[in-house]
Amino acid sequence: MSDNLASKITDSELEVMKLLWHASDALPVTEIREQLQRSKGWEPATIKTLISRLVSKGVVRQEKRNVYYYSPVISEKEYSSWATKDLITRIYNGKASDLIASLVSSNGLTKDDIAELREMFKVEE
Amino acid sequence: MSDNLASKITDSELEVMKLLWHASDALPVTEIREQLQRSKGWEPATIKTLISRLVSKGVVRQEKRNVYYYSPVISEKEYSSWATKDLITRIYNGKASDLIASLVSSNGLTKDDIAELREMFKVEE
DNA sequence: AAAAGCAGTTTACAGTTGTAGCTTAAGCAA
DNA sequence: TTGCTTAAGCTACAACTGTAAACTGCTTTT
Repeated sequence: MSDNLASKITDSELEVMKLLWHASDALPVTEIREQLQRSKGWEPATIKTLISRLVSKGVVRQEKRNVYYYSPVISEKEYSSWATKDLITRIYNGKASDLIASLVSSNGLTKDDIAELREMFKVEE
Repeated sequence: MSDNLASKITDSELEVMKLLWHASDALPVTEIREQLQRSKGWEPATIKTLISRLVSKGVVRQEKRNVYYYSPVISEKEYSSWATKDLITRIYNGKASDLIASLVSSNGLTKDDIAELREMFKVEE
């Protein structure tokens, strides 16, 4: 995913992306609207603006059926790993382990997190 | 660190913060300017604007001597752990271990990182 | 067919950010 | 002291963001 695409997903737009990511299929504006209106209290116009911007940015695709259906061009995984690497670049001098060290030292990890991580980094074989 | 402070440090401003964080003491504008002019190619006016904004935001303190000296109010560690938690909240549903899992699965970790992490999460005692 | 409703498009508007110039006042050099 | 240099403060301005209204044309209802 190029820097040009992901870097431009703003906070509000991200809410729309999340919805699309969690949908199993392309969604018409009606459904997007219904959910975001409830969860975010946004006006229909606002939601339409956000969708349009995402389409211009190339991260959401629209297909014309009776009415437009929208689906994400980039996956949630792609986006989040991009965002994570971006954070590491910007504030941890590119060292991923510094990020994790920071999490550890700032108590950013729950007991469960730590248990999972022990599992994850257990020396296997 | 309140949300109001850290969330408002922008990318450009962050460059100024980094400089102040790495300085052992408060710095006069001249020194800040000299370094950022070289490393970033920014005009003096730009640098002054960024410093002023950081002061308004309360993340940089100024003390009047002959001339103003600037120093960070929040530490780099505070900031980076805040930014990390913010990322986890925004895109990993609050689960720190999901962030790390994402790093692992997207090959965001070098061999060295992994070695360090094994060490870090080794079951001790 | 006339009216109503709504998808899609265009326009709006204030706040933030990146980037920088202009003005004013004070210290230093001549 | 008289002007030059520059710190500090104020102003600028376009792009991006959050938020939304207005308009336009098609579909559906009466």
